[in-house]
Amino acid sequence: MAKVLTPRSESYAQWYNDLVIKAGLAENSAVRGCMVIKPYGYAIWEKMQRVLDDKFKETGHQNAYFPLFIPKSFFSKEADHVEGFAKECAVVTHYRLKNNPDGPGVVVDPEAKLEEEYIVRPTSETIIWNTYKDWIQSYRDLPIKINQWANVVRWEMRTRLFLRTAEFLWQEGHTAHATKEEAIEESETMLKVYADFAESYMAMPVLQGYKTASERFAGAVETLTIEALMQDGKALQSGTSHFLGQNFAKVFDVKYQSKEGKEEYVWATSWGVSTRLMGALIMAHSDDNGLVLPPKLAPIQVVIVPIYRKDEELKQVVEKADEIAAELKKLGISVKVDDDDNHKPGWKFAQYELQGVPLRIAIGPRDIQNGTVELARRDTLTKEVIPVDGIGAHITELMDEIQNSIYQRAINFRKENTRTVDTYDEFKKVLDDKGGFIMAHWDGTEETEEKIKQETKATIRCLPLNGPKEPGKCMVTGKPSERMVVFARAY
RNA sequence: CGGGGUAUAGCACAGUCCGGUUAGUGUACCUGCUUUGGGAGCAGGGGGUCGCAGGUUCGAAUCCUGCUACCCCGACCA
Repeated sequence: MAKVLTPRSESYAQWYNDLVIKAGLAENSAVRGCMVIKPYGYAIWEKMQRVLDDKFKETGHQNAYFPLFIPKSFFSKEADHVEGFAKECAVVTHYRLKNNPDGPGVVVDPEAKLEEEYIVRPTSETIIWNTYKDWIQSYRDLPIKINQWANVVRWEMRTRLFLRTAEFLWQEGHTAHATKEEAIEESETMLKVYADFAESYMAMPVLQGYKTASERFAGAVETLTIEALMQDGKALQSGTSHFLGQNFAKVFDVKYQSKEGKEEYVWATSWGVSTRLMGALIMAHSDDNGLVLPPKLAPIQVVIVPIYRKDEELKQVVEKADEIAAELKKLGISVKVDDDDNHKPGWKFAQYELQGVPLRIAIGPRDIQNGTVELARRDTLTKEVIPVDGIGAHITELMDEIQNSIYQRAINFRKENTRTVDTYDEFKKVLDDKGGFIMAHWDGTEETEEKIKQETKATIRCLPLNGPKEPGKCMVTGKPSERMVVFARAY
């Protein structure tokens, strides 16, 4: 079989790129750093969105929408926030074009310069907190729990499809609370929502934990993260939830009057996941034949490929295929019958493997006679011949099994690639030879963290919520360490 | 932003060094026939401002100058 993807062993990065393009997920656009998300890729994103959106609503959030543009002055209020985002902002300076007086085309009309520039949002804390100021007077107005589905722009130097693009799609939750405790609880709740989504739907195990000060979101008091391990041993930050303290309330002057009549600043959180999750999904499960999708997020869960020689056979086979499809659809399974005559079965088999369809049914004249179908699993690439009778129950069960099986595989991979080290030499050796998550003691200082980053390119991914808490000695300085933290090279 | 590279059909490339028929190959596309249980075969066909702008020349994809875009490696980042 002709391989259309660069094998992972040859170049993981090239494999990733090939896969995204060949599976029809996305492609580079005419705009630098911005991708076109193609229908199949967008269908997967839509499935993610639906599940997440339901979870947000179950946890008491509502959707709303705020402007794409943020006045420059809003942006400059929170010092850390400016520091974090200033270097990657797209800025709108004019509002009109005119015909080029010196030749063809159009030019920016210099007379249409804006009094105050607009920033294209890299994140929406500032415009939202400026709005919340008008919405909040009393403790009765709290909490406010809003989510927004939007696009944001961060002018990145180097981009990669889904993993880092100049424009990306995401959701950002922004909540306002009367108490610190309530805000912290909110940020923890939403991290759990993300972790549960990653594990139960994406079949991707994640570490939950706190970011160190240097890795924290610009303007946050505390950043919680979910960190996933990719097949090449690099970590991918897959979602973050921030406790923002009163930082934004103070700079936007958002106060409420408490039951006791006292004026207090409001406490804040924000949290988000982006189309980067698509990259995570791809790198968590896929192989050299293409995408491997968990059934719960697959736009097509079962594809039926008819096999035939003559027109009469085609008619018979498609009739049976439609029958099976109808039965499966009744069970809530998304099915595609591919009766396209332009491609031979072999081509279709390869194509659906490339696109990660979890189950494939082939049905031909032989099956019609025997009352059977051939059923192929994408995750294991195994095939079995099963009776048509009871196929609905069989497939329902099998989809659960696939969902579990790829999750287990990912858990095992992470287990095998999570190592504990005591010395810096050992640390460097493991990092270069194996990669993966490395648990090690760290003295808690930014200097040591920075030194390790400079020397090894590894960063502290998180201080895990569920990790061991025994004290020890820092692997670099030998100074006392409260606990081990998780290091990795990351995307 | 620094270092390196590339730009020729939808896509992947050859041709450029050493200027010279109608710019070629694979794939994809269209038509027809034969095929269809792991990426089919044959025949015919359509598709090109050779990145852009100048220059040299009888003649430029090819030589010269300038520009632009993209890719890779670094620094920056979800």
